[in-house]
Amino acid sequence: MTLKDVYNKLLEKYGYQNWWPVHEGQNSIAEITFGAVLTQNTSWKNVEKALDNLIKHNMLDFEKVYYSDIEFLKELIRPAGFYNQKAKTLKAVSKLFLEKPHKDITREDLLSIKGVGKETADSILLYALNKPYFVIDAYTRRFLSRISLLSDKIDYDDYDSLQSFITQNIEMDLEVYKEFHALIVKHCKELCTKKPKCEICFFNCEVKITEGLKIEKRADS
DNA sequence: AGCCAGGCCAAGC
DNA sequence: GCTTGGCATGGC
Repeated sequence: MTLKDVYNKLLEKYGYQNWWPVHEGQNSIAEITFGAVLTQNTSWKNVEKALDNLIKHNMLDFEKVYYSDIEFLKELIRPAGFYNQKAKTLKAVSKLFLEKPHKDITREDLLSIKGVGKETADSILLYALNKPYFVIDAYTRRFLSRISLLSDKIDYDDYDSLQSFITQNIEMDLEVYKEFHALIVKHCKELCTKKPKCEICFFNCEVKITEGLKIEKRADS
């Protein structure tokens, strides 16, 4: 089974996820960028509340956020948690987007911002700026390590090596990158959960559940 | 009633 | 270098 087979199977089972943009008629680049920051270690439901607050106050906008009163900004994004640090990060990201033409914004530019790590940077690059960076997150690590599709030599905790391994084993295609990541998230919420539902999963992978909780590698294959 | 969510950073070994 | 704690809210 190739990575592309996995992608096709997920797509067949779950269909297109169409993550972004969420809100029609809004500044989708700002929405995606802010959403990527706000969702750090936070459920999307809470992010939605924060985004709704921003929309309500016409703040889905780099300039508005950059020049906003930070205490007010904190109040708006409060439901998304970690609001003290995220408010600063949103301002810093907005500054970058105001100062530099979007097409010239690089991964290094984003990573130099405090509060923006690799996953957030790659999410912004891929979904907001349409640049082919494959997003790695906790779900991707979990799913890919469980199906044991990649080389044994891969360190699933090393972001860069996992990312480059993936991009070397699937075609470079914006839509595939976007949809694949979204499908992995979907699958990890539905079946490949922390305590996986292998009995009803359509992948025959290397993981089985023993005694309800512990996960072990299968002896065979 | 904990535990967890689409991480990241800085301090402490 | 690697590990750990802090950051915060809301849903299940």
